[in-house]
Parts: sequence; C-alpha cells; structure tokens
Amino acid sequence: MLTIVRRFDLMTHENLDYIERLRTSGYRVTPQRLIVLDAICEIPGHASLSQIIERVAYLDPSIDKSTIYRALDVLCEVGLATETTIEPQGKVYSIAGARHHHLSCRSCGKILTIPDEELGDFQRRMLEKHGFRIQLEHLAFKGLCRQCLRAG
Amino acid sequence: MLTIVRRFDLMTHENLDYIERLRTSGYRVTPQRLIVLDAICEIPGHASLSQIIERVAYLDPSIDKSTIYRALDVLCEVGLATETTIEPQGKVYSIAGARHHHLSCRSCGKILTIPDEELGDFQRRMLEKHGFRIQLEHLAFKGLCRQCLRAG
DNA sequence: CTGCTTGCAAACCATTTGCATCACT
DNA sequence: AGTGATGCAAATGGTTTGCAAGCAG
Repeated sequence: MLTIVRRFDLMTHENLDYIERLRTSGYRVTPQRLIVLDAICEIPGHASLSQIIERVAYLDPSIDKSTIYRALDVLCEVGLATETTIEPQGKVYSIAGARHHHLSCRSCGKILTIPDEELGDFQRRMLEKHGFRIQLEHLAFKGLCRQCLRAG
Repeated sequence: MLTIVRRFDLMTHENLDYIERLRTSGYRVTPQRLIVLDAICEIPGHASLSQIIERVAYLDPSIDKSTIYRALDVLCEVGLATETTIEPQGKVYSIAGARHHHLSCRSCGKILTIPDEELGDFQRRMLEKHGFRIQLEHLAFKGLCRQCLRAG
C-alpha cells in the first residue's frame, strides 16, 4: 500500500495523529481506512457520500462499498472526520480540526468554537434559497453558554 | 369527507386559500391531500415524515403511503407546506406562511423574508451541539441581496 | 496466533413507479 | 366525459448485516 501517495500527510501536523487516534480507540489501522481518509482530503470542501464512494473506487476499485460505510463510521467515531447533513447533497464529510468560528457568551465572556461547516450550512442555504450572501466576517454570534443558561 | 373536522380551517385566513392554491396550480383538491395537510397542522412544531405517516394512518387508514409522499410533494410544490431536512429527524414539514425573519441588504436596504425554520435549524443545532443559545431577537442579518451581489 | 476487518452476497427498508381504477371538475 | 389522482403491488436503490476468509497487531 505504500505505493499510494498519502495525501493526508500533506495536511497540518494536527491531523497526523491518525494512526494514534485509531489505535488508542481500539481500532486497527487498515489501508482501506486510510484510503477513505485520503478521499475525504482530496475532495475540496465538503465531501459528499457519493463523491467519497466514487473517489475511493478510483483510488482502489477493490474496496467494497460496505467497507467505505464502515470506515466512515469509524473515522467519525474517533474524531478524524465529521459528518453533517446538508441539502441537497445529503450526508457530507470533512476532516475534523480545520477552520472554525466562535460563539461568545454575553454573560461570562466564554468563547466557544464551532466547526466551519456548521456556519457554512446556514450561509449556503441563504445563498441558495434567497440569493442573499450573509456577511459573517465581522458578525459576532452573541448568546448564552450552557452554564450561564442554567444559572438563569 | 365533510364529516372530518378540517383542523386546517382553524388556522389564520392567510392559509385558507388552499383550495385556490391547488386549483390555480393545476392540481385537484382531494380528501387525501387535505388530510395530509391536516396531519401537518396537528403536529406541533416541525412534522417529521414518520409522524405525518403515522398521523395520516390514524385519520384515515385507507390512504396509501405512496399517496402521502405524492401529496407532500404537491403541497410543497404549491407552497402550502415547506420541507426542511434537520438531524436527527430527517425530513420535516410545516405549514408555510407562519413566522418569518428578515435579511437586510447593506447596499440597497432591501429586506428579504425567510421562514422561521431556516433560522430555527441553525439556532437549534447550536443549542443541541454546543448547549449555546444564540440570541437572534435583536440580531440583524446583514449582507448583500442577489441584485447587489451581481452589481458587484 | 488472535480476533478485528474485509469482500461478498443477501437482507433491509424507505421511497418511487407502473398501471388499472376511481373521482374531481 | 375526460383526465388527473389513488391504491396496490412491484421495482428501486442506498445502506446495513451475516459470514467465512484475510490481515493487523
């Protein structure tokens, strides 16, 4: 399997612990799982299920579709990938630990981090449905965090 | 069919044009379609597909599942209902024309209207995933509308 | 070696479609 | 009366599962 270029290795060092991540979670590191990871990395933006299946088939046609489904479950399970459902694509996957945004609490000032796709979904939907580009660059999402919510 | 109480009639007069809506779009007004509409109305909040199927089966067991799918398509088509996909419920439906929010264009000042569920999804997801309640009451969504976007 | 993983094939199940019949207009 | 809509049954297609063989550790 070493003949295949591991594109994933080109990503930031944050993600290079994939072997560790799998092992410490009790999963084995298999070529199939790494190829699925590669596929997600190679697809720009969100990788839809069908794109991943297509890409994996290209990288290694001998990998069964059921293996892809199982691999995606495992990758999400160990936190190497994240799954989101957006329309009209359906389930999409992306490598965890990329861009992110913040939610700041009015009450205690705590700052929470949310993955990019959670915001992107909303932005994208507004653009698709209403042709309206929401400018989030300087928009702060204010609100109340869990603790302050409980505190009333 | 007049023996069945049309719960839908209890809604605001805005929605009472459902017969008109269907007819002008070239669709017929059938008891099955009205019962599906009833079902959506009777389910509080978003009505999931399974809830609708269950409710319709209760209201009239003789209605086939395929008819429900087809009715939902038609109702969304003519704008009487809206379909959204949210996790983990999957597709959910609601009666169109209820609460809404606005998007205001920085450039021309135009104000667009978006249905409540499009915002609710985002708010709900932040609450579910991060325990964070975004306060949108006084938050203006600024951006650029379609025309101004094109104008550059 | 041990048992987690895989490929294969069959099972599943929600959704869609074809068609003869039915009923809205 | 004419044609769109329905119920039924069969087809579809994406996802899951059972299992023997295959590898990672």
